[in-house]
Order: sequence, then C-alpha cells, then structure tokens
Amino acid sequence: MDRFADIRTAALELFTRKGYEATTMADLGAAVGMRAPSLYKHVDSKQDVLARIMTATMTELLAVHRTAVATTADPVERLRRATEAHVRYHARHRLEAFVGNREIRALVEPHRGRVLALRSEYEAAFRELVEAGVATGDFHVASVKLASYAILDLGMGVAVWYREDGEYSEDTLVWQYSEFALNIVGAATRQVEPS
Amino acid sequence: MDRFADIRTAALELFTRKGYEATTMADLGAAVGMRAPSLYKHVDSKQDVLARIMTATMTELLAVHRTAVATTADPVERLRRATEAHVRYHARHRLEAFVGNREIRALVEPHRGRVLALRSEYEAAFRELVEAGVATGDFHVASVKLASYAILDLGMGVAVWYREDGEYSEDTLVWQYSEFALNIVGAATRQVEPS
DNA sequence: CGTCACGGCTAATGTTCATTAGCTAACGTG
DNA sequence: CACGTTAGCTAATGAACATTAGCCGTGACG
Repeated sequence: MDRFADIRTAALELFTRKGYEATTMADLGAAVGMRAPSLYKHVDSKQDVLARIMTATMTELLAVHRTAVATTADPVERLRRATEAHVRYHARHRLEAFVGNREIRALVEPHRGRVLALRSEYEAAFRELVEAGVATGDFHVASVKLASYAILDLGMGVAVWYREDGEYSEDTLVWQYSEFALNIVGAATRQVEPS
Repeated sequence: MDRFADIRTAALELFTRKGYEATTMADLGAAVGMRAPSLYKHVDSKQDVLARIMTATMTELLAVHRTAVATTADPVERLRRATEAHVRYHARHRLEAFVGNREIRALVEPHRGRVLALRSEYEAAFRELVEAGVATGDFHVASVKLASYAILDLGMGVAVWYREDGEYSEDTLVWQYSEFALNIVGAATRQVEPS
C-alpha cells in the first residue's frame, strides 16, 4: 500500500494539532509506526511533506470552485454554489484546509510563492463573483473586497471548529453558511425561523 | 524605560510573522538590540512572553466586549456594538489578536487552560447576544451557534489581512462588518448602494 | 536458489536552541 | 568615593532535531 498516503494523513493530524514547527520527524514516524529516519524512504524532507499537502490542497480548492461555478451564469446562484463548495471543502477536508491556511509561514520558497499565487487566484475569483452580482444589481455592498473577504473568512472559520461527528451535518452547515454569504452581499433569498 | 514593553512589541511582530516556534530568543533579542541571554534580565522565558501576551489580549477583548454591551438592552444594538468592538479590536490590535488566535497550540498549561476558558466565555457571550435577539424576534437564524461562530470568525479574518495603512479606515471596516453581522442574523437595517 | 531492491533499523553527524554561569561597565545612592 | 544593583556581554551546557550513513531481513522474480 502507499505508505506516503499514511504519512500524509498522519502529518495532517500532527500539523493541525501541534503545528509544523512543533511536529518532529520522530512524531510523524511514530504516528505511522516507524522511526524517523525510515520516513526518508518515502519523503524527501519534512518541508516536502508540507509542500505537497499545501499545493495539493490549494489546487483542489481551486478546482472545486471552478466546477461549482461552471454551469450557471446567474450571479446569485454562482455565489451560492461557490460558497457551498468553499464551505463544504473546508468542512470535509478540514485538516487540509486548516494546515493550508495556517502553515504558509512555514513554507519555504519556491513553494510559498506558488501557494500564495494560487490563493490570490482563489480570492480574486470570489471578488469577481461579488462584483458580477453588484453589476447586475443583485448584490448591494459598500465594498466588494470587504464582502468577499468576509465570505472567505467564514470558510476558514469552519475549518477551525468543525467536527465531522459534531452537532451539524455537512449539509446543514453548507446550507446555512451559503445563506450567510448571500446575506452579507445583501441578496437574501429567504428568512429562516429559529430552530 | 520599560524594556519589557519593547520586547513584547517585538515579540508580537515576530510571533505574527514567523510564529512562536520559529522565533528564536536570538531573533527577539536582535529586534530589541540585545543578545539572547540578556533577554532573561527582563522575562522569565520565551513561554512567559507568549503567556503574558495571550492572557492580556483575551482579558482585554473580554473587557471591551463588556463595555460595548453595557449601556443598552436592545438586542440589535447590543449585537451591533459587540461586533463593532470585536472588529475594532481585531483591527486596532491585529498582532495581538492574530497571535492570540494562532498560538494557543504553543501555550503550555496552566496558561493554555486559562486562555481557552476566557475564549469560551467570549464565545458564549456572543451566543447569548444572538439568542436574545432570536427570543425577541429581532433576529432570524436557523442556528444560534452557527450564526455566532460566523460573526466571530469575521473578526479573526480581519486580524489576518487588515493593515492600518491599507485601503480601509478602521471606521469603514467596523461599520461594514457590523452590517455583515446584522445581515447574518437576518436583522438587516438598511441596504447600501455599491461604491 | 540466488540476487537485488525495498523498507525498515541503529548509530552518527552537525546544527540550532533555550537557558544558565559568571564577568563587567555604568550608574545612582550613601 | 566606595558599593551594590542593573543590564548588558561571552562562553558553556545540555537537549532536541533533521538528516545521512550504513547495516540487514524479506520477498519478488529470474
């Protein structure tokens, strides 16, 4: 079986719980049942593990975003789907998203630059989504940039506190947060009674 | 002059930029113009620096929150003021807020427990604010917890990207984000034309 | 049945740190 | 003008860590 997949999974958990710097190769080895030096049969370096996780994550996130907005032109629906994809990814892949957001500092060039570029691209995509809705008069915001940042930040938050076995199903969460996003841009479609 | 204040300031910048683990006592010393060992004339340990920063920050945040909601009983106004205080604090003390949010992992007991308790208290306060508005019918949310998390997350986001010399004044930001918060709980008071 | 690559191990290396020891210059106080 | 205290320094200490070297059992394949 692919030992690298195990290492990657263990690294996700450790990087999330202790952080990249505080995670030792011995920790990582122990988590997959081997000694630190043996890890080097599967990865180039600790930095390599982080870099692979982070680039894959950002690429994936960008991909789900593109898929989400691919099949409709309506600004409201585009933003809804993009937010759904955003929140769903941050819930379903919360460790990846968590590490991806928090450990950019630990990433070294050239990986750092690449990941930051992907992230800018992702942010720009949301900004354009909001802009489009403003242009059609569907959205009403004082600042496109602030509104899109706010929506993006919601996803990051989810990655921090969401638990698969927690109080909320992924769908409940996704649906609720999309509503929040539409509320933020002033495109509320319906009001919900308290539960 | 109080050398500790300088050290604290330098530590804030370094912990934000590189992270606690990646910051060395030599870095910190260099930032205030002394060698690493000399720092120990002013602080007990590296952990001590972090602990002092984090407890002070959480205590302060709780204090501004209490002041913000102290003088009105109207749920809408209470949430608005709490959000304003929240966002304003995260903008004005962005380094403190950033470190306070991100370095809990690096904090060791008993500080960690204390800071987490303060944070729970803060979160609970927001939850109660939303709950009160739902009770009076001013707010309309499917889940009090999700809505209050979403609002709290907005502040965290601000601490990440806000720059004092950036595009937005503190007031613009605070005002906009409070609007977002009220939108999130379905208590929108006005719509704003695009800028 | 030999052999070779794979994937593990222990031991060693060299570095980086936080922190401690112990020295000293400056300075305020009597 | 002694003198102790403050706040800096260099040197030392001891631990932790990423990574490399080199060894060995196992199992696939000829």
